[in-house]
Amino acid sequence: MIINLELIKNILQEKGIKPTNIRLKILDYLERNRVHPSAETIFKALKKKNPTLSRASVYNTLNVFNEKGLLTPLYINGSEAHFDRNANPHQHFFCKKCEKIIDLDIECPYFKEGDVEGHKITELRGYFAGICKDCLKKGRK
Amino acid sequence: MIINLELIKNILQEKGIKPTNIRLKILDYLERNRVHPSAETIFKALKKKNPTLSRASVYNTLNVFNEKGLLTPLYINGSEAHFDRNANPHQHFFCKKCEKIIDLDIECPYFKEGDVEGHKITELRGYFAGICKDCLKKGRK
DNA sequence: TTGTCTGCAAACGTTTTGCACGACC
DNA sequence: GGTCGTGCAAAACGTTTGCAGACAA
Repeated sequence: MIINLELIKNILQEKGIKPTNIRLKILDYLERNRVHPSAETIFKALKKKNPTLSRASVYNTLNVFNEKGLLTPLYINGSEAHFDRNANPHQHFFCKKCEKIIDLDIECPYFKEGDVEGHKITELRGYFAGICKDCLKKGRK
Repeated sequence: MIINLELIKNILQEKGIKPTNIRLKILDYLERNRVHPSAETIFKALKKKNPTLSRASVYNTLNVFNEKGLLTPLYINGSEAHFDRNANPHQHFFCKKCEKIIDLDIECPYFKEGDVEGHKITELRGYFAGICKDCLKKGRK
């Protein structure tokens, strides 16, 4: 138990989100499992200890978190959304082989806000793609 | 009629795709309408002149085109895919207000292939986001 | 008590699938 | 005649919604 519930509770209250039971559990899960889980993954994991939990509540909660800026949904390959608890700014890497999404702790070295062709650009949303460390290793064998 | 059917046919044959009627129509549509249409948009547009056309065929065709590298599906906001006929390399801009996807005719000025944290990076997939020209104009009024 | 949150089920939008028919070498 | 493409319907998948009951302030 590295992260305690009081801390999680504070995060929610700072954002003006009522710290209900399942919201605490979901945020706690996101804090512990920074692997960009999908809604289904979160649901299955928490369902074990909370048998009455419903998918709808997971989706509702994730939507609330998104609206309040606690997370960013990643739409990487068109199937389900993956949820990134965005504490520190970081980049994402998508392995084209195993389809894992991996955090890269690099600053985005290139992006500047500005105007291009008359449009006001405020964000670069994107990710790197390639072959991850593990898949490279397997390929060499 | 700027683009003629012979040209379209050649593109398909070069990629080893049998140039059937609806494949020609769909590629022709993509060539003419470079606004990243969704499958549904393509379906509705072509349905008018081809009443027997089915959604399944549109999806099938788009999948074939994707596999053969004729287009790139864009998953920008988690709803439907938008299809980008990738002729010239270019970047995309997503307007957070009107949700249009706009082509930017700029080279991607920053990306280099390479290794980061052990992963082999071969691609940057992403897009810029902000407020587009038109929405800026409206906002000023 | 009032409002908000939860769980269930049903609905939704997008995409895929199974199967039969048809076209083309 | 066999392969491949098409159309239809049904199913699959991820997600949202409506509603009723439960909970918390």
